[in-house]
Amino acid sequence: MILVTIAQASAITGVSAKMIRHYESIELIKTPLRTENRYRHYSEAELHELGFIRRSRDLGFSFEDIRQLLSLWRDKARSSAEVKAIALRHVKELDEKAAALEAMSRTLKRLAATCHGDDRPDCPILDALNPPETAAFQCDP
Amino acid sequence: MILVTIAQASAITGVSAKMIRHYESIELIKTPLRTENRYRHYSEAELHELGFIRRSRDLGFSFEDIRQLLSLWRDKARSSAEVKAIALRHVKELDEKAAALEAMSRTLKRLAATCHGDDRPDCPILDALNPPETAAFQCDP
DNA sequence: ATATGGGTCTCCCATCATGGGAAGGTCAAG
DNA sequence: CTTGACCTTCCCATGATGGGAGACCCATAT
Repeated sequence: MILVTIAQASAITGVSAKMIRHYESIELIKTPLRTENRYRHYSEAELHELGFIRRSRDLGFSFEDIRQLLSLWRDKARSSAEVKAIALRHVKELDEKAAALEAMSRTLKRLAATCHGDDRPDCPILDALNPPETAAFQCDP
Repeated sequence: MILVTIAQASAITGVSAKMIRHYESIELIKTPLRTENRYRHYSEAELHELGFIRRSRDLGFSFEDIRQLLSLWRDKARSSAEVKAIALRHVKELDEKAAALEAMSRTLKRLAATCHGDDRPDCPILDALNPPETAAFQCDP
């Protein structure tokens, strides 16, 4: 059985030692072996779990998603449909977030395109941020 | 001078009362008039600032950006170039974030496309999350 | 007058993923 | 035996937002 310290595990998996301890505290991974000096030591299987988590994070999965993915991964009798469902749900979230960011970007690009960008103070960007809409509350007689 | 309570200001500007107080605490806006019972009361100008902040948030600007935008907005001698620079820098950030999300989405879509999504356990998504790369640490003699 | 319901105040805590840093224990090499 | 590089736990911070407690304040209905 190969056992490595937390710094080595970090170097191997690309997960910071800080985060490895954190994953343990939120019970995403089990507490590893501790030597009598309380140092953590990780087995190859645990390194694989850490690598799994890092790649899942790279794909933007939340810890809750990862918790489920890990559980499916460990379960040899899983159905691939469950994994796919999680993945596709996440794809939907990613697409929605990307679309929201792009909508903001488009709006701003459009505003910036009509802004002189010189020494003069008038600016369509500021105008857009301050439409007279707020005046709606003004008492109409 | 029209003065409204914090709940009314919230309804008018679309900023929650919680957030209005928060903006005050981080000195994004000045402390409004307080009546002797310590209730906050907002003038029309302050409502416009709150609306300005909300629209800036809608476009994804950070509080630090908004701090600068507000200051430029108040400054009648501003140059539109400064506003435009902030906007374009933000556009770049938005585009980068969107591209990152899309890259994740693309990867996941590709993986999901090759996953049966049935009762069988084998799943290319899980395989991708667990490549044997981690084995790099295994002692070679 | 008083009870009731609703608005407001401040203060603390939670989120999500991550990192910084302090204070102290452990170990190997010089 | 010192030095430096690890390791431990614990607390705090980020950014934007919300929840909730406990204590006021006020207007309207009884």
